[in-house]
Amino acid sequence: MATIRDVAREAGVSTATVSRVYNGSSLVTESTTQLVMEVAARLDYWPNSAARSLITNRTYTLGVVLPDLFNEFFSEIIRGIDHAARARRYQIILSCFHDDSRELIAMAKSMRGRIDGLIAMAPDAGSAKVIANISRHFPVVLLNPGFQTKDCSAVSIANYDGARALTRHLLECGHQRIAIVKGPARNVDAEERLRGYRDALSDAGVNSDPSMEILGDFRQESGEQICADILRIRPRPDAVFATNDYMAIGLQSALLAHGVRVPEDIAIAGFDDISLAGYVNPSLTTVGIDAYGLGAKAVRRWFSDSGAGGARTQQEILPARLIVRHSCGGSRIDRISEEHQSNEQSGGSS
Amino acid sequence: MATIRDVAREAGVSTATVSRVYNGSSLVTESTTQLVMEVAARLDYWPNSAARSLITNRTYTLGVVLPDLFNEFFSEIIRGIDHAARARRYQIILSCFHDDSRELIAMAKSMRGRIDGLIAMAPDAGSAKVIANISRHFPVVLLNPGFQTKDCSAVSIANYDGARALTRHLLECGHQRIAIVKGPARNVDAEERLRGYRDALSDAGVNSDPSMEILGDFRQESGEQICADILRIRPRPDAVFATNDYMAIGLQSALLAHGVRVPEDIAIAGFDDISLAGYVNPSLTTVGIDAYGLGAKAVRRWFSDSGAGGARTQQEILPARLIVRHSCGGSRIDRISEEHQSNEQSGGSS
DNA sequence: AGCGGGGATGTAAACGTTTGCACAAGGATG
DNA sequence: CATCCTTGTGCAAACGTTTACATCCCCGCT
Repeated sequence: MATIRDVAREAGVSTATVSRVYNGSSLVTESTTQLVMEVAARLDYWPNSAARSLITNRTYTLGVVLPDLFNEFFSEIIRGIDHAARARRYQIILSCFHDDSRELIAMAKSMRGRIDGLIAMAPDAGSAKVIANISRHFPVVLLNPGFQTKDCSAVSIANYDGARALTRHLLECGHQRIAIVKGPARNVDAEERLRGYRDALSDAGVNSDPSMEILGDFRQESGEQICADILRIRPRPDAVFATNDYMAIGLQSALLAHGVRVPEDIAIAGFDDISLAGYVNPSLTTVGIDAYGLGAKAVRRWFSDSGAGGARTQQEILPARLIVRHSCGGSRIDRISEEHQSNEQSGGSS
Repeated sequence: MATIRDVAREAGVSTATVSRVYNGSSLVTESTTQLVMEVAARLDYWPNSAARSLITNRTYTLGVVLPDLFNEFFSEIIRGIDHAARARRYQIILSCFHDDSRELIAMAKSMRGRIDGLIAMAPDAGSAKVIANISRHFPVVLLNPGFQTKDCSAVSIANYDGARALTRHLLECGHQRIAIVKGPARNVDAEERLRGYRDALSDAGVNSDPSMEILGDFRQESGEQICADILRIRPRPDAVFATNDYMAIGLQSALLAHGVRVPEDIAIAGFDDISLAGYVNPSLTTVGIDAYGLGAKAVRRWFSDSGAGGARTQQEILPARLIVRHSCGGSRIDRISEEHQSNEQSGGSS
């Protein structure tokens, strides 16, 4: 592989000149530039970014660390991150982790020297110290942290508000016994959605009932499997809030297969507004969140933080939006958390 | 930020020793190791991977370049790549591109020095020369190339076989006038699926009819919009093969909304077997492909190629599987392309 | 006691860039 | 004509590691 020295020798100039050509320095004569470019093309010279970033201390790369859950929600986040990063000519290096905050810091360490900063979804509140440590090495922006932190900026989805508004909507539709299908334990989104549900119930003077809280894992199979559990509850619930759309759709499908009518016998609501939520039958009442926007905003936040005098401790919340379709009766489309609505371009996920 | 020199000085040893500790050299005394680790922890020393890979010429990172289409198909591919890479302790650096093979080479260039190899989905046949050039710099494995190449290995999905088998199934169900909703122009998967459809028709002695070939873009909105076009065709088709599930579900939903019965009036079939295909109503007959396996296998292929005496020109095809559900009538579940079935672990996507 | 060998550590040269500084040449200025 | 900028280029020192080679020390053998 040709190096900058080969190009320099072949072109009869110094490596400094070649470097200047590649960095668009204005100090190089037109004819020298031409010559260097020509030789570089002939030698098929590709600059080595590792060497470059070793000396400049810039990598033009962002690390991205997400949980190992690949559904449409995550692919949209990544898409948002990728687009926003590309707009600034940054690349992203992606890693997924399972649970552990030890694993998180190992990943951050292994990225040292190859990234300028990190966009991460923290596993749980226990990782706060780890995050603090990492952000001493480079700027970090957290996605949906389940905890308060003064060590870095964060961008969140209004999980709590969304779940609460959705539950309130179910109550307003006249449902009394509302069950919930929770997400995986220790998952921050899952916890916040559960909290919103409970608070909406207690606001309405309804006691939350542990037997109405069923554990799921955010995959549609789990929604399907849970059907039996739902039908076993006595007295039978008249509505179920599945904390994501995949589970809601799995559950709805299983209920219909058991001859239970939706929404007449049992109403179903989901969360996320995945692209197919409007296309199932009955179409799914859910809470729309802007996963693309979440990713994109995190990246923009990172750039603001990294600029001169960046705050580095900004906390933003993206609004969630109640989307009323047919799986609960009703047809109202409503917006919540408008007060948090930003005026930035959302970038337009589907 | 502490460097290896700081640690060495503070511990009263040479940088070589610190380096040896970090690389697990057996030549270091237990007590020295202890000391170095302790100092490193105290100084919060994180080794710089750029410097490391500059001298070792290894990055333990794979580049991944995919089209900018983020649906479940792509997120599964990425998941497969990530898992297989992580199993070898490799990281991935992800980039998406739009169309251009110029963009593809620009990305590959910008990754020089930061990756050991590349997993890429080539934009179109025109990029063959670009691929050849890139693979002179590091090993490349292509996903679903639309062209023959002797410059690198490739792993493909049996798009053609799958589409052909599906079309044959529609014919066997008694459908005569089968329309197709194509994918985006110049998309390799889309082209292969179209080819399979046409060949199945001509095998059956049916002329393919240009007015029955409608352009889509792989998104469910496009399936919905196309509904009107379908209903305008005279005589009306009695089956529609939408070349991915998103479009199929969008179309099905729109047809139902127009009072057209599925499958009685018009049968619908899709492609990909996304996780929700079995949960819509009627459930979708489709072709199952293992996107997770595609990504994982590409990575494993890369590792075989990079080993001593790696072939670097292996071509593999992953089988597609006809999945008969209710959107076309019938209920048979069938496997095709068994002859291509590999005996490797598929890795188990959902 | 002398010698050889091997185990632990240090020295210093790489890896491929960027960039501060020096320098040469030429043109403008006094 | 001497001086001073300006412009283009080269020299060489960094950046933070790894690793071949040298060195030193200690132990066991003859």
